[in-house]
Amino acid sequence: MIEKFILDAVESLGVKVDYAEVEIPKRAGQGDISTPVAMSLSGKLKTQPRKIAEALTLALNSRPEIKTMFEKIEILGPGFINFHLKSSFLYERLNMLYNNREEFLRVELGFGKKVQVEFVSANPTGPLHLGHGRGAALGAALANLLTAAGYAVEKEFYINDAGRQVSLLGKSVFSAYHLLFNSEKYPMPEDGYRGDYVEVIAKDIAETYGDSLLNRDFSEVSTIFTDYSYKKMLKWIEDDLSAFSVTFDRWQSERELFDSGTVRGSIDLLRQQGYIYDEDGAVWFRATAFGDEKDRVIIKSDGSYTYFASDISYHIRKFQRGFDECINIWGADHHGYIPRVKAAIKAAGVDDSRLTVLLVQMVSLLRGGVPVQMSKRAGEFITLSDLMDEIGADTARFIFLTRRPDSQLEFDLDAAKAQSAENPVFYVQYAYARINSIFNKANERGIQTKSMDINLSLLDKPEELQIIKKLILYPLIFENAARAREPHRITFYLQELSGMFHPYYNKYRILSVEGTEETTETLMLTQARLILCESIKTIIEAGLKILGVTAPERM
RNA sequence: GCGCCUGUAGCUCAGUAGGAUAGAGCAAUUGCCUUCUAAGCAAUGGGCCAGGGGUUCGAAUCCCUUCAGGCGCACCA
Repeated sequence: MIEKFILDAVESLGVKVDYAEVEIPKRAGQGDISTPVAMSLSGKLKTQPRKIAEALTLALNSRPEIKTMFEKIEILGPGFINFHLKSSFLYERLNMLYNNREEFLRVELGFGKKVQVEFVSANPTGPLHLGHGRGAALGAALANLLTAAGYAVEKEFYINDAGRQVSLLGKSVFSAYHLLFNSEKYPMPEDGYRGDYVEVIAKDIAETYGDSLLNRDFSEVSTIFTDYSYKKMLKWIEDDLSAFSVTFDRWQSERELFDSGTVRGSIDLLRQQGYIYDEDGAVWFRATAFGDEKDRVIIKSDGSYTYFASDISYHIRKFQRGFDECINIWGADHHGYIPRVKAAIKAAGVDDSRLTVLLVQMVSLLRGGVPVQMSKRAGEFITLSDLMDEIGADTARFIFLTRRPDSQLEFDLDAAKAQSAENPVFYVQYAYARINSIFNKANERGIQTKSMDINLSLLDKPEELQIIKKLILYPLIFENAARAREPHRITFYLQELSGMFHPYYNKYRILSVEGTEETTETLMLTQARLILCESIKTIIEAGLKILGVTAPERM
């Protein structure tokens, strides 16, 4: 809004710019909002920044809206234009937040555009690890964020249930099954899956079938072992995710893509376009035509498909299903895969800017200051489920969302546990619970805030004005987070807001001291402060909901 | 060797499309509970933003380069 005013003012000087920088100054005395446009313009206009700033201020002051919003506009330093908000404007916004929160919280960026967020998509061959947890936290938060910003979002999990990996799981379970009966006829494959869960599945099968499958060849019983195992695994994955408050709208099976002929269809499509050729007994996709560094095999010389074959088809189909934009969340170790997938959709005539791949970097663990070695082969690793048992889902989720996805995350288990009393997530939740508790007290005393004529201008303490400013900033933070696809901005905002509430709570009383005489004056102040608290609660609740962290009524 | 990501306080990390004097939490020290939840508050210390060049009114942020760490470079997924 303010940006538009500035742009208009700039235009009145006869220059056009694409956007005006608007910032929140860090220091007191520099206003509530500021812009450095005068400085960036000085080169173009060949005029001193201060002169430009003066001209802009003049233009701005001539608008009536400016007069109602701002106390004053001043020029400071080399040419910063600083805006000081009128407190009446603050009260007006606060009133809107309190009385019409939907309207206040509404941010319309998506206009119903269809977006798919595909995330986790872990192979159903083992439990979810911490990297998956990070991806899950990000994906779910991003989906919440975009939904709240007006996009039609679908969350999808892609199941790699075809191919070598699930078959290898089946073989590993087959081997474990033999061991249960002290048979060594079927040793564990070289690169097989170890770990307790393989045994657990084997026992399941042994319960159903007894030893009747012992003297069979794997090829005869592969369906039993492979299918049962990965489905069981998938169930566990779903349970873990659900314990982590992560749900999906759709689970897309890779097998289904093969069985329904979708994969074949996509390959035919690309063949017609001339991007498929045969060489050395294999079938290749001409990825180099679209910027990838080499062409890629999609059908191996032994006739089997590569993972990439179904992936091509999967991604092409996403866009055929009508999504305007698709967001994939991948582990950073897959980054080399991006050019070929983008190449595939480009070959199908889809603008590749409609596919966004967000990479989450690796998660490493620290216990007692020492890195925890994780070896999948030896079956030694801390799973997402272990982590939740150890530090709780909320804490895990909050910590994942307190880091930028593209920085490596070092998870110090001792710190996360030892900190548990002073954990950032509790700090925010505590603010929420505290406010709730105030309202319980207020109810006991029969204090109402529903009457319409509450005088918000009683909120005139510096702390109160600061909190109101922070509150009315939320839609902007939210919008920027959605635009940048960075939920972690919400996390930081919530910590800052809570960091304003707790000191305020400590310094001032919301309710008057019990036993003192209640006058009209004290009652009105109490009511005004209750409205402030209610508004803080609303914003914390909205923010935590985006993050997928619970907002406890009591702690 | 090539490509991608990262390097900010003792530790874990923010830093909003280049802006004003660099931010938070943890850890450390000292205070504050007969009053709305002490999972809280107040106060103190802590920095050549990895190094070096450049771009400009202005750089943690953009470009080049060096160093360090991580991850990729299959007819594996």
